[in-house]
Amino acid sequence: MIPIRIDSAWKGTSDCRSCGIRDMVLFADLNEQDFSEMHTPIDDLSFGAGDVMYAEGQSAQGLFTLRKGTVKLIRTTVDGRERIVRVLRPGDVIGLEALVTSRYDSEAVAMVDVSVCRIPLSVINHLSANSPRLHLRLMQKWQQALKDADDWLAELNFGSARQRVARLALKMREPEEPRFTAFFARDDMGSMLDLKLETVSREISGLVRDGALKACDKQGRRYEILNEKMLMN
Amino acid sequence: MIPIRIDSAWKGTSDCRSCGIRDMVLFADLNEQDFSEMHTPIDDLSFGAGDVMYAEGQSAQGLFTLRKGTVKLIRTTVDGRERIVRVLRPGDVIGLEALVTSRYDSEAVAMVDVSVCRIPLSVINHLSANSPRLHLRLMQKWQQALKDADDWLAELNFGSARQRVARLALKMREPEEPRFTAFFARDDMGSMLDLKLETVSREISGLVRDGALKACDKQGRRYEILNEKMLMN
DNA sequence: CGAGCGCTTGACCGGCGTCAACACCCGTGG
DNA sequence: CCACGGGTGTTGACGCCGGTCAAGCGCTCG
Repeated sequence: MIPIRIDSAWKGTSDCRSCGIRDMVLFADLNEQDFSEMHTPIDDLSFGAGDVMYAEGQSAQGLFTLRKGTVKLIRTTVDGRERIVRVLRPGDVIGLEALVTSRYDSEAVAMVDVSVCRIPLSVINHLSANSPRLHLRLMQKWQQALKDADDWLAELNFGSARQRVARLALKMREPEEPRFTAFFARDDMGSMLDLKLETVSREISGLVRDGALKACDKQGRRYEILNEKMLMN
Repeated sequence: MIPIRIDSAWKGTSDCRSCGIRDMVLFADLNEQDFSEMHTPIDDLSFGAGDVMYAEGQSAQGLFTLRKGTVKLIRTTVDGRERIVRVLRPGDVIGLEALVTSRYDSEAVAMVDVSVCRIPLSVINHLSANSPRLHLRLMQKWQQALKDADDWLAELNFGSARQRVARLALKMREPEEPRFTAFFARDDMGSMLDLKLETVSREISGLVRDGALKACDKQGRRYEILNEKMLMN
């Protein structure tokens, strides 16, 4: 059993007013008065690939906004197997549930090098009671998280192995370059799709053989989508 | 294709102050002033088994609190198959997402005769901006919904057919009589567990044969749990 | 009492899991 | 610079679990 490491590098204190992705995040609509009521600093942090941001059940001091990279949320089942319940991308909030329970419901692990800002619970709790603007944004983030969870179940955990891999390929297209799609380690993909890593590998090879995908690198992480129709069934 | 029916019976207007399950619901903490600010009536409605409460994508005027019965939330996949993404029980809120998008993300169908109260969006929107008490309750309902969704994925859609059926049996225990568990139509159970109805039937028969369950009725809807350990693996 | 629906059970088959060998990439150290 | 070793991805052989198709049974309700 690998011990859980809580590694992070402090990168300074955020000035949210000049945040590059502010229009996507919780604080998008805050005004100068709102900012002046924050009495605890927002820290910028970074994590390396594989670092555990927090563990399932751990008590929480804050939540995170993902600025760069991808993060997986993992539940461990009673019989000890790991299930990836969602993958978060820039703009998503990590650990929303901490607002209500002050604990994290799942484990969060950086899939690549990521940068996040950590918002103390006290800041959110104070502002959400006083700022209808933040209240609205919070509701939007909850709604998005719930929709993502339901989509994950309905799209990715249904149908044949081929269909699952194909839909994951469509779901993981790069936002700025939709011709390309970003895959993960094969056992991570298996844990997302409820398949064994060998089956994932076989289905990817099958899609390449059939001309739906083309490998861009030798590590099997980036593929070009040649035939979108074929992936949509 | 069976046409979608939107059937409901109006059962009068609610007085939330005297609601029997008020401590479980959104309005638990409201005070007299909050109630006085509601300018649209809360209606009591009932639906029969199989009735569609709303359709996926339909525009929403309100959300519902489930008072009695069980409701399934259904997503239809691109290839036309239906997936039950969650089952709601008394105290749960139905259609929370409407608060943000004014549309329902999934289809809601009564599994038995249910009674609900319908809360107009305008009431929630007005109060949530002005009442920190409702704000807190709302967040709790969002958190619960998201946790339920993740649990559903991690517990019920993982492992062998036997394990899935066993975990559903544990999940669907009657709150007041945990010795008993409530099952559903076999194809509904299949759609929850991503199994075919024949497989569900076989695994239930297997659990009965092995002495873990005992049928209480002849329709296969209610079983007694004889050996809890056997269901937990 | 009969029709129809839902549950159960059986036989068979295919897709996916299991186990294993191998290829390839990459970092390390000689 | 190359040899080595570990980690990860790929591919093959084989067996089993669960899907498919079909028949039969037992409710329930007309």
